[in-house]
Amino acid sequence: MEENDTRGHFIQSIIEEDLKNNKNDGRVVTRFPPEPNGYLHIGHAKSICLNFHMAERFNGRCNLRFDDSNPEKEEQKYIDSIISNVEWLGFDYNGTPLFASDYFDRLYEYAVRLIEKGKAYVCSLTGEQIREYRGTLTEPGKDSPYRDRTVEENIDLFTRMKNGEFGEGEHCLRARIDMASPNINMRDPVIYRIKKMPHPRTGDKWKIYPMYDFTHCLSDAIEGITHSLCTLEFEDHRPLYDWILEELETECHPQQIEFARMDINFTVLSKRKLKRLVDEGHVGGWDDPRMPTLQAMRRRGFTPDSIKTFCSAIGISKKISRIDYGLLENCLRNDLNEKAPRRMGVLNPLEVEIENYPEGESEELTALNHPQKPEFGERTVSFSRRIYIERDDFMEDPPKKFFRLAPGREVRLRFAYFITCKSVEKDPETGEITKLVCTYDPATKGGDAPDGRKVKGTLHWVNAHDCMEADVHLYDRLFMAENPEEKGRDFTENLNPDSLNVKKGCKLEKNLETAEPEYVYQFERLGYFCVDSKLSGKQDVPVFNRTVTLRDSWAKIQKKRNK
RNA sequence: UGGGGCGUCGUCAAGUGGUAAAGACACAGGGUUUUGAUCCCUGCAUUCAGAGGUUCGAAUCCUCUCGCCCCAGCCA
Repeated sequence: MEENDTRGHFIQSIIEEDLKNNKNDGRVVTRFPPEPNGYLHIGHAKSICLNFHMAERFNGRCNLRFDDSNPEKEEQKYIDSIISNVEWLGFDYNGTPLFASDYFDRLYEYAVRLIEKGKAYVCSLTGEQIREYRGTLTEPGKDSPYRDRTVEENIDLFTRMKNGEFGEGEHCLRARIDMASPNINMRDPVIYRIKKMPHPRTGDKWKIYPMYDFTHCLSDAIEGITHSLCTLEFEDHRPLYDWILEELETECHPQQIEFARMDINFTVLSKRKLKRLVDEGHVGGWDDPRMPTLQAMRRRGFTPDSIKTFCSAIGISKKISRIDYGLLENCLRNDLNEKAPRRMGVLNPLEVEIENYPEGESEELTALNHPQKPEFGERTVSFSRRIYIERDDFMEDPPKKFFRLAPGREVRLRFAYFITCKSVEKDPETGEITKLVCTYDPATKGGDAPDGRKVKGTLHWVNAHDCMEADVHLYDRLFMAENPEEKGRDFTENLNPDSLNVKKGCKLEKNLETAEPEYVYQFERLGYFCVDSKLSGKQDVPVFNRTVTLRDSWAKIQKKRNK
């Protein structure tokens, strides 16, 4: 990991070069600037990790600053959620979150200064006219008839805009740059608009609000940001970013650097599409464990470390990328394999009666909490005449490479005994297997045979007399197509109908009764699971989420055979 | 057809003129194993979108071509 880190990416190289040249007196200050108009997803995590890691690596700092200049879309609940996500990931944003709205007074002063310099004017064209005057991608725009208003007139109008004397859309403040610029962002962009709407933080103090291009660069400058990292679509805005700071001669002039945002296959990562999934009821909400939002991933059992590792594994570049969902899973499994204590649970129970085990008796067996880590300690699991095993672990007529239980075969019950299947009981109506009758070898207690005989398979199991009932939610990828929007189809047409599979009547070892929400266990041979934090205590039986499966080479073999 | 970007293995991604083009994931094979998990080996780009050129030497420099992405909100 560390070695991977030292290799670095182009942004890191730029910062290192700046440091070498003592560009900002050796300071590195970055920021993560979300607009509180939605919930954060894994795509945002890439930006969060980048900004915080660069600050961390170079002994700088990283601010969490809300870009809250459009009260029409922003809400307190998003602010709260974003703060909690960043904290969950474990990043330190200097104690307190910052807000662009805290700078509204200074931003206003800057706007006035721009007017005084003759570099901004109040335009009274309608929205539609502004669009017409802007020209097109291939044709230059033309000057607004209001472009040459006097400074006095502009100041008067702008003041009255601020005082709420005009209606929305009647006037706006524009930077006076170049209507013929090949870069449309430079064609006298609007920098202030009238919006008679209360703001979540400034209430009804303001009737005018600054636009992104004006707010962002100045907020960066005010905070002394050295490297302003953003996504590729803002590349065209950089000349405007620089123009504003130059005209206003700010003490600090951060360097904007753009990188590519990511996509992940089999899912979608845009607020708009995610919102549709919620609004149209395809998922249970923004925190549905199938969603790629941070709150959903947390609920599902993802660890902050797995997300951070993922973000550094995908790298930073300017190439549009579609990352394998498998990579995310790999990072998750790697982390969970280290951290998750082992338990046993049976999802599709099949009863096994051990006919030579004394009726009415039971015993406690010792089980390791982690096969490679003795420091995880041990626990006891109880064993008796009746147990449950996984239905998939038995086949009446097994194929060649099936190592599990079958008539006449002997297997090991993990941490318990060798058992041999003697007979199979079936429902006479349906033919469904209802019970297996087996014998056990008392000499194999703990799982080793004193005579040295080997068995090929080891099965997980639970004591039928002493286990807990639970519902388990199994998740699969949300979409069936790598690119949910492929072939020009609406992405909702590619939804995976089996992305949620609710298993009722699962049997788990009793030790799981004390499991805390979001604390992930490995159910041996099955995968990683945690108690659902939202449903916890709201149903008669606990609900476990399957965070991710284990790698399953048996499933792979089967898949191949079926092809 | 204007402007701004991007093109290195199936997917990400190092590489910034000098002998053999990192690494990760995926994939394939083998070993260990009381999880068909983990772990450990091995293999996996004579080639860097394509074509020319400069050079003793190019993925790296030059020219042209092709492909893909972004921009015409009083959104961010």
